[in-house]
Amino acid sequence: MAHKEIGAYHEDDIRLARFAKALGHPARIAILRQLANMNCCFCGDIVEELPLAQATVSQHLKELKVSGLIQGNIEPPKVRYCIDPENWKKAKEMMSAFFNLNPSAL
Amino acid sequence: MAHKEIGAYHEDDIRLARFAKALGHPARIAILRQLANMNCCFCGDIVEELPLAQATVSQHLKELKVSGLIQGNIEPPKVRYCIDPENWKKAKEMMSAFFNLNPSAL
DNA sequence: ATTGTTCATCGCAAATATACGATGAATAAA
DNA sequence: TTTATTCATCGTATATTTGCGATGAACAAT
Repeated sequence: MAHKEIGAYHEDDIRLARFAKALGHPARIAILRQLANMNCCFCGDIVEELPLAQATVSQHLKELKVSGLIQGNIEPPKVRYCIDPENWKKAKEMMSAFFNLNPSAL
Repeated sequence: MAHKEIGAYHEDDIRLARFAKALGHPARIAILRQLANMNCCFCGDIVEELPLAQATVSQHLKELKVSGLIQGNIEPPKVRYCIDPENWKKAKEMMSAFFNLNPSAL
């Protein structure tokens, strides 16, 4: 029963987990894939691609924004969404570093 | 009413989302980091490293097993956990391919 | 047989996530 | 002004996740 420091996760583990969590739903993967392929697109374009109501898509977009992986620019009356290059790069690097910590066998 | 058609998503998006979701908690990141560093270790070793009760750690281990990222071998009275090299490699490749779909800017 | 160790599972509570319809805000066009 | 379009947010329902104590299963050592 040893000593557990409460709240004792490493900052990098928390950051990586946040990025991973944002990727943890197929709808959000699909959204990011679309944004990456098309560079940028409007919210409505995304709604058309997914089997979800507009409100639900908007919610997934919000989560992706909070995670930092995307950004949204208002171009009335639409909103243009793009991948956030800086955080995308950061997530990519952290994820890559994590998977390269390696089970000797690879 | 939560799930709509799961078939509406692409199989690869579902698989990647499942891996990502498994990584979506700092405790599970920490567990995987420890397993990767030490190659293999006992459940008890992991419990000592985390600020969580044994039951909770066991639950996180179960999720990681279900995701396929780790495997557990019984060596009475202990259980030795290791990263599953095959699925680890698969997750690594899928994640890498995903992040290399690219926002032109990188 | 009894005891101790290690770990999984059960049962429960609280917190989060997922989804949708309805509504609101902002803007353009008539 | 009125109408239509686009998107966010609110309210609500349900599902899933997270966490812990208690208990159980399997085994080793006495």
